[in-house]
Amino acid sequence: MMENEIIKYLSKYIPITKEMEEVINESGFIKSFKKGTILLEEGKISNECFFIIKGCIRSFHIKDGEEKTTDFYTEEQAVTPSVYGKRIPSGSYLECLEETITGVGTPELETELYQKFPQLESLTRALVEAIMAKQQDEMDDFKMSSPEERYLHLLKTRPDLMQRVPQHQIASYLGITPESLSRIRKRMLRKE
Amino acid sequence: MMENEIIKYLSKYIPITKEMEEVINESGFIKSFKKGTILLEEGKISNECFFIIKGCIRSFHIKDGEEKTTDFYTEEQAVTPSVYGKRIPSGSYLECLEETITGVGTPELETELYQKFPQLESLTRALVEAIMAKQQDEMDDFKMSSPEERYLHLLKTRPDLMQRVPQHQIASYLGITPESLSRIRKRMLRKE
DNA sequence: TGTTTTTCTTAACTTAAGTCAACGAATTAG
DNA sequence: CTAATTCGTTGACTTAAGTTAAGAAAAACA
Repeated sequence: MMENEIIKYLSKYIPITKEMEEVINESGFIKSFKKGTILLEEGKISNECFFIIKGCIRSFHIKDGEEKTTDFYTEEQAVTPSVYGKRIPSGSYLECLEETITGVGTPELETELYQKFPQLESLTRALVEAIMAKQQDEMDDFKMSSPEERYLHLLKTRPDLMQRVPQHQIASYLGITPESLSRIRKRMLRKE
Repeated sequence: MMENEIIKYLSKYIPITKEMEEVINESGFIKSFKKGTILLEEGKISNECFFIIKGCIRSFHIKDGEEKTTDFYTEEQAVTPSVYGKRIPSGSYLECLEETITGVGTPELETELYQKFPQLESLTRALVEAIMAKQQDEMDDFKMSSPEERYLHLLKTRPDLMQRVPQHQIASYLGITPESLSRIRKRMLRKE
């Protein structure tokens, strides 16, 4: 049932055979975390990646004593720290903003799966390529936009976030201060 | 000789067998473009990706009639448009800023290679995962930095760019106007 | 070589974001 | 349920970026 969410997600990117489905269902283990749980800390080694079935995870850095939010992940999104599976300590944090249910992956599990079912490599490659293309587009958009445009874009593409995430974390995510976001919102009300 | 640059690059990410080396050498074809060549235009379908052996490629969008530079690629970097191999028209341009020599890849070539040598999938997967992790870090850095910090970061990480690329394209890449970049440079001189 | 075009800088002015401080509103915790 | 904390907004002021315009320097071109 819950595992099928993962299959549903994967099949968006590539056709899934019955065989693959079985393997994934048997191997992927599900974990639940309560609100506020820190899944990864600065300085720690990252040996887990997550697939969100239900809930919300925030990634942030601490710079000059300030939390800088860099991403929000919600249902059907994969959360892979950039140092996942490497011997490099993490530069960022992962925090559950809500009660969150995830599929959890480890390098060992991955290795095992790839050995058993080499076809999975194609799937993952296609998947990762697709995610990367999307990330590239988002990066370009971010670079080309003003804070106000970025806010409007977020409203359109992820309206749910505005309801479930504190405003000051949204501001940080947009690269501005909470005060600036407040003013942008006020400015927009006056014009419409 | 030139092909070996590609092997050299790939071997940074994963061990390369003799067999793979042969395949790559035989199949990868090399093309040379003169300065100013447009490799991809907005609205066109992208069926080529590039590996730069020598030279420099810029990717940009046109927004409100203005060129917005989103990336510079130089020696030993792979240039893969986000719509490469898809039926979606490109939203961006690719331009050679110098005489540029590249290895050129196509979806057909890729398919052929993966069929002949399934092991190549592992390599590509590892490669793409590594590139994605790097991109993620860059994205986070960009989000967390002020224009001035982004400029300092660029000076440290890619000092060569400052010599080979026009200043106003650098400014656009940093998300600011050429005038602002001028002022940042002046400000920095006064303080040091 | 001399000329055109592009590139970079400067200045004056406008606009928006950062900062500091304060104050209710909402949320959390005991 | 109340106290304490966190959160969002507002105002006054500072700082930096956008805009417009002009001119000098450098590069491309013919």
